[in-house]
Amino acid sequence: MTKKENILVAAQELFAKYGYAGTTMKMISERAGVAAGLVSHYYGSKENLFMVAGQEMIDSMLRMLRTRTATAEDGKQAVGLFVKAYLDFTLQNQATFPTLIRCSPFSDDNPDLDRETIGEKFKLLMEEIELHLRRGIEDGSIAAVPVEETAFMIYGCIIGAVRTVFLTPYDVPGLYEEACQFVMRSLEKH
Amino acid sequence: MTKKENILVAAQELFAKYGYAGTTMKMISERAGVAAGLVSHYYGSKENLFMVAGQEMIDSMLRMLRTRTATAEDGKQAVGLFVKAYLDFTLQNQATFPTLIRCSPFSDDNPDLDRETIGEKFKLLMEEIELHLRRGIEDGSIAAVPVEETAFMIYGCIIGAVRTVFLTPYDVPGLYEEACQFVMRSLEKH
Amino acid sequence: MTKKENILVAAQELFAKYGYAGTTMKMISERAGVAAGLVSHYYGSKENLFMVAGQEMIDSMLRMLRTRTATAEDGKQAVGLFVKAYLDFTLQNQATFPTLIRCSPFSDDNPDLDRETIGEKFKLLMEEIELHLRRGIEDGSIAAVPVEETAFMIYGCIIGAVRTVFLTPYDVPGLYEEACQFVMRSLEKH
Amino acid sequence: MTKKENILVAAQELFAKYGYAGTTMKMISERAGVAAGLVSHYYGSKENLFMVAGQEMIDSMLRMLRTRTATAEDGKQAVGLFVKAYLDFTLQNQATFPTLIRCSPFSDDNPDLDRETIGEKFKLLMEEIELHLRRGIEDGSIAAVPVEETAFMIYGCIIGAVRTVFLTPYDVPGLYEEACQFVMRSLEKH
DNA sequence: TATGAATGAGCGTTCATTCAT
DNA sequence: TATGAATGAACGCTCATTCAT
Repeated sequence: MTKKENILVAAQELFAKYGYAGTTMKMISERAGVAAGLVSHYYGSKENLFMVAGQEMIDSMLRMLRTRTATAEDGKQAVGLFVKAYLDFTLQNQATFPTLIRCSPFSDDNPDLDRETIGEKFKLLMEEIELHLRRGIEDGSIAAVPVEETAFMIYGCIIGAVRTVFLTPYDVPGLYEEACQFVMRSLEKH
Repeated sequence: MTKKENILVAAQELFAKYGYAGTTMKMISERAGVAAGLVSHYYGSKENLFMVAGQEMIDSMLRMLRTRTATAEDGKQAVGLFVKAYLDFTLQNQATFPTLIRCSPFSDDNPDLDRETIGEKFKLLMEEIELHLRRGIEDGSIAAVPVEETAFMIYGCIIGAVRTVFLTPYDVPGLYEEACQFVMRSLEKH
Repeated sequence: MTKKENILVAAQELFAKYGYAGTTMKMISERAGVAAGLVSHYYGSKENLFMVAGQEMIDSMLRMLRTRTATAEDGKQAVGLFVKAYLDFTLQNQATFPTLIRCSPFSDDNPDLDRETIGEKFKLLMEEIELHLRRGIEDGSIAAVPVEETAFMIYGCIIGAVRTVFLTPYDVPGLYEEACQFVMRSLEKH
Repeated sequence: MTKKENILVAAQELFAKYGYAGTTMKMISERAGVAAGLVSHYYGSKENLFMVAGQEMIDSMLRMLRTRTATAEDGKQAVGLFVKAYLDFTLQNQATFPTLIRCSPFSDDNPDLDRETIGEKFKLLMEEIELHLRRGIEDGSIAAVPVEETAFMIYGCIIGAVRTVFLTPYDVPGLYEEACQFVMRSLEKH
């Protein structure tokens, strides 16, 4: 790994653990094993590094989500696969995923940060869900729900489950399982 | 209003708008129209002021939620009233509600803050939902769902909707309406 | 005791324990059981209170020293009684004596404080020793030592012993006893 | 001189002149000709800088004292050389020596400071005196005095003389000379 | 005499960023 | 590419003192 990559990984881990304000450029340079000045040299500012760290994560997550939902046989199954894949991703990247939480437009961390670029990426996420919903409504596997609002609600469910697991002190084993079924139940036809 | 109360309201508004790190004691004292030292004098530290600001909000919200759900005729209706009342509260306190978001155990703002006391209050919230769910399962208005996990999922839905409205740049009119129905659908019997 | 006296005693105890900078007006008012403003009201400023606290102590010490040395039969015995009485006084006022240490011109606590008035009082102390020395040289009980310098050295010995006992972590039982004899030996004729 | 050394010297001079509380980090950075943040950067905290400043001084004093007493022909002469060398050191470092006074365990400056490390160094000083005393008692040049207590008294005499010269407004020419003789007289056999 | 709310200057410290090497 | 010494603005907080009551 190059020093530049070392810095990015160190940043993803530290922002995940200590938040934006709680992470200093010095902490990042130390964990990356480089001089203090190099972090600014490569990434310009702390804010920019934070955003690059988040973008890199959302990009690889989007790729994975598209792969995992490609095999779905109908819209409902696609939604199910999406939710499952998303939750899996958080568990496979436990040490760094909270950085994406803090970077997302749903974060309450630092309202001053310019989340525009990353906000567009999250919009793609939502549109992915909408795609699956429309397919499901057409192929009859999903009830006739309002597409945009329901996409937001599905993503909202994911947010709620992920935050419970990653941020709160509450221990709710089986929450991820139930999250999948909760979403599925809300799409069912009667 | 006393100066002490002025400070608390100013804090609730500023923490809501700029986050914990983005709000300075000086900003609070200026908005409250008092000398800088008085904020520390009354509330000890910035962290403590933040927690008091959050506690005051969760307390009044809990009172309101209990009143609003008291008239429910069955468990399902109680859950519906709960969600509706919660969302109404956020709209009636638009300028200050994000402080509660940042104070909650679901916040990603500052992982170092001691949210224990306020965490207990949020636990009560969850238990309130569980109560309604159990009632609904007993009286037959709600399907046989796992109580604890579903309570977390319902609160997770609320979190997702509230964060979308208060924190993201996305404009999704009718999201709150859909949130209620989304939750209701997931509780339906088949 | 009046509130004014309460304040003085509280000040003497707290300055003794925490030093000048380490003692706040609030601490004094709390220990005295009075409102914060009353301390300034009676004693003007913190510095002045500190000086008054010291003066009150040195006055009562001077009175005691004169009484205790009045019965001496010769100069040497007077010096011995002086040293003994001084050391006794420190032990009888353990909780407050360090305030006198910090107030004295030999203190290293705060070089900005105006110790003029209290400095005069300490000069009287030295002159008291000189008196006994002159008497001893005349009556033959003491060697022909230089009076002023020796007076300072005798007081210096007292300072050294008192500081060892009150300020350092060293435990030297019998130091006060030895201090008396050390001084006596240095005055002996050969 | 490096900026780091500049800071240490500036600190030694300012702590000497204004005491611990009376010296601010800003004063130190200004006298050293560096930015405010650099002082904390190199020395961590004000307290730590104070201790490092004192340690550096006591270390160089200890080295000098051992050199100067090495040539003594008997125990009594060694004690004499020790006292003389100590007093000389204070005069050769007039601008900085009071920092050592304030740093020592005999200081009344700030009872909260952790003087443990420097206290150990001062213990070595006392043990040095004890060494010379034992030698003197064995070789017959010194009377049979209690070693530990007498060592403390000798150091106490030094403290008294040094404080008179450095801290009080009193002018006693010849005090250092007399201090040497005062100590010597108290060790004499009869 | 007595209160305690209120002030505001000044403190030690942190940290993103710059820049000569 | 890489270093790390150096900057300086901004922070949270303390506390002697004032003053209306």
